[in-house]
Amino acid sequence: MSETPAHVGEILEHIAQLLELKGENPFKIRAYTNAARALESLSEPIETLVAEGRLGEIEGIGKAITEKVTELVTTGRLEYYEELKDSFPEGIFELFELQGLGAKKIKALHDQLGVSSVDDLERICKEGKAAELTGFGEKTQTKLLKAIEDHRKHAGRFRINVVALLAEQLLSDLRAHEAVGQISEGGSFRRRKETIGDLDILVSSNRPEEVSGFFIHHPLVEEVIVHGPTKSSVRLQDGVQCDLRVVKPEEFPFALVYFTGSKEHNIRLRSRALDRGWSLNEYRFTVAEGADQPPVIRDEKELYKSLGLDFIPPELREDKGEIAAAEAGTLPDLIEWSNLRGTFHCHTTASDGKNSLIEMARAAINLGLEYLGIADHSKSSFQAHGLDTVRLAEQVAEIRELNASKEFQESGFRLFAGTECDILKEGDLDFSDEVLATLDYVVASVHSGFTADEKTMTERIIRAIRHPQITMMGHLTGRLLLSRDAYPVNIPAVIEAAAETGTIIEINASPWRLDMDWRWWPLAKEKGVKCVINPDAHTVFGLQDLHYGIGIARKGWLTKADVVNCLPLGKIEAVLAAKRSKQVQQKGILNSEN
DNA sequence: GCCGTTTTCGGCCCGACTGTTTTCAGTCG
Repeated sequence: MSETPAHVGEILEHIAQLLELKGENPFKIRAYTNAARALESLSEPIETLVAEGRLGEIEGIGKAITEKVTELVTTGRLEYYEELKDSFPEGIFELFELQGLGAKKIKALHDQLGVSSVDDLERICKEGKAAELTGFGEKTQTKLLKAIEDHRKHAGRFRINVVALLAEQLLSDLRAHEAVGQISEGGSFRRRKETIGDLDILVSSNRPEEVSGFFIHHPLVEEVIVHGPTKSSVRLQDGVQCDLRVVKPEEFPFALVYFTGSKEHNIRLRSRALDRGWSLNEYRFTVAEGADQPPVIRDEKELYKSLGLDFIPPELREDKGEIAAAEAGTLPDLIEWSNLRGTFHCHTTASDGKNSLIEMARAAINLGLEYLGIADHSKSSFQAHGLDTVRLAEQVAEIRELNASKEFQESGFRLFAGTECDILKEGDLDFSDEVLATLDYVVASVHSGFTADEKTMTERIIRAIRHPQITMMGHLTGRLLLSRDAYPVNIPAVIEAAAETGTIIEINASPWRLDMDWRWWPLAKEKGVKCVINPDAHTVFGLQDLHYGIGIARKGWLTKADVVNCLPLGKIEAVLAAKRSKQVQQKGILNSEN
């Protein structure tokens, strides 16, 4: 049985939770949590690491956990875990997801009232029994019932577009308040994670109560969870939790770093501070006796500088090597919105889009883009009204006509003709080579047969990637965030194949996808694979999703040199044609040798 | 359980808020 790293990580997380219930040493518990996280970000198959005995090289994984992971990966089972699990019911894990409920309270509920699931807890609370436990009371019981309701309603995370809309409104209203000095978003939203747990907002003010009061009475607020002078939490529309912190102006840079996170990044910063004899918290440096005085810190950049580091953009603050790079002065010059010149993979009313060709083109012009690639679905995606050969030819003709039109000629804008070509069951393509050759480029995507196993799916995708007409690989894993899991696919193997063949891999910028995942881009970049940021837009508004794609590219350490659609007209054409001409050249060489 | 220019023992981030307490434990980020 094969164990994916995520699965191994999940088991380590569960071990940590069970150890907590047993009241184990908190540092031992943390060791398991840290190890789980370390495994999440592996850039090669865990089986390889186990087979080559290199698990122990990963920071946070020592002798004991190496043995356990090895047992798990090689036998598909971990005796230690099975034994631990036997002392608690299966449903206990779900209880950890309830807000306000931690290991201590779960243990009390389990030991004294036999609570072993969320359903049990709901019954116990409704019967009024939870309030009778020591350490519990009426309020706790009411809060637990509310937490259960919230948990069922919206499992806790949100797609970035949902949070972005709320953030924009709240930040702009708070910014207009006269007691507000500096203001910024923080947390995973500022780091542009693919999904967001809650929205963090940080404000500097000398009148914190006024700001907090304004905040909890904002029209977007549906419920106040906690409300203090400097820290408040509310539930917004759509169920998004939003935390506001108010600090003094001189504390703002410290607080901004602290509340942007990630937690792991912050721990590294604290340890660097300690090396200099300074203790770093969310407000200031505290200087140890005999240590040098830290410089005055006016912004984040100066804070990083004081720790011997270049400024680290929020998207990189994930403890994935950014500290070392900042120390060495080798942080990449990350791609920015203004670098984008065009994009590919957009839909029109010809397939399942909601806007016409010309409407999409004009929206792209309004965004300041020089070119737009149209990639409507191919015929096998009949649910999306995919184009057959005839309709595709008509669309290509229409695109050529528009390009020759006075409007386009004068504005210097250009449409590229493409397709989002289905990768069929065996890795065959949905159009013949002759048809594909009439297009400027081809996006290849999987839209069916998601239940195949990893080996089959990987072979299927790699076969498509090896096809000379495939320019770029669309939404590699097919995931729909918070809704549908990725189909299984060996991503390092696909990256390898893309590197060999010169196939571009897409960052699908739709907030539902954000696929290929940012964690894989450093590997792809190392292998020389180029990226294309595509909105997969089905409406003119969908083009705006490119902003999320930029965030993900930045999280993946990508620069404008790594992203092909930063190239202007005049240069992008050669990139689209490169793979085909390489094949033609190779064929030519072969022919001349014959 | 992990880790090591304080290195094989003794650390491991720490402050705000809540609720049940009467001085603090639990949870969260």
